[in-house]
Amino acid sequence: MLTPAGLYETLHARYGDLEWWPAEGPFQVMVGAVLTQRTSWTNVERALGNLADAGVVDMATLLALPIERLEALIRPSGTYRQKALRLLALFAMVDERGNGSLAAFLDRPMADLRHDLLAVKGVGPETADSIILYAAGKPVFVVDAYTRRVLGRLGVTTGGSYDQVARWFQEGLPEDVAVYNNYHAMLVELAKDQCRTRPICEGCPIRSGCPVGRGEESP
DNA sequence: ACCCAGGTGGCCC
DNA sequence: GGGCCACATGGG
Repeated sequence: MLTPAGLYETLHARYGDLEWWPAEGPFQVMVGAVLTQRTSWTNVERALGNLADAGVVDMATLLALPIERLEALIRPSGTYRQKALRLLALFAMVDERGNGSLAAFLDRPMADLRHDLLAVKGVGPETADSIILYAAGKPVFVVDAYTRRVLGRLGVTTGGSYDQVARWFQEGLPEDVAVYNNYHAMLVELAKDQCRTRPICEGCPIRSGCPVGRGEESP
């Protein structure tokens, strides 16, 4: 029976400590969390680069931008009109709740943070939890497409809701930011390594006899 | 010329 | 509560 802690140990033996989110600082993490919705990270990087080149490196500067300008800068990340609205809505809320300070907003209890983030149109559970873990540094398990892909192929949580998958991890692990951070990073590496191009069980460190490899594709 | 990518909200039943 | 759809660019 595969447990969250057991899977962690197996992955850690292969990948070690990764400490991962490819962005600099809370502001960029939050922008990236919105821009990466249904979008490859390479396209997000172009958009983040445009913003940095234009000097949009903090909340006040972003909020002062005309929406057309913001749209143009983030265009490479796709669905850019939606995302421009989502960024403005997100940071308007943060500005208000944090009295103009991003750090003050993030430095609050996790439950309050999550409640406020989920109230923003365009911020769902994954975006909220990415912000809580990688920008605020508070312990929540982030469930994304990579996580689902890997777990589905391991036959663990096929078809589970976001909260069900998150609970499966959190109930079997210490409530630790470094563990959640590294776990997510390792799942991404594993998914990139193997799941996309071939069955996870071919040379897979997790377990032998993966049903996917025998043609019993998981739903 | 397709198909996909670190989602989310709206609409329908 | 689940099943579909729009959103839109860039890369295989």
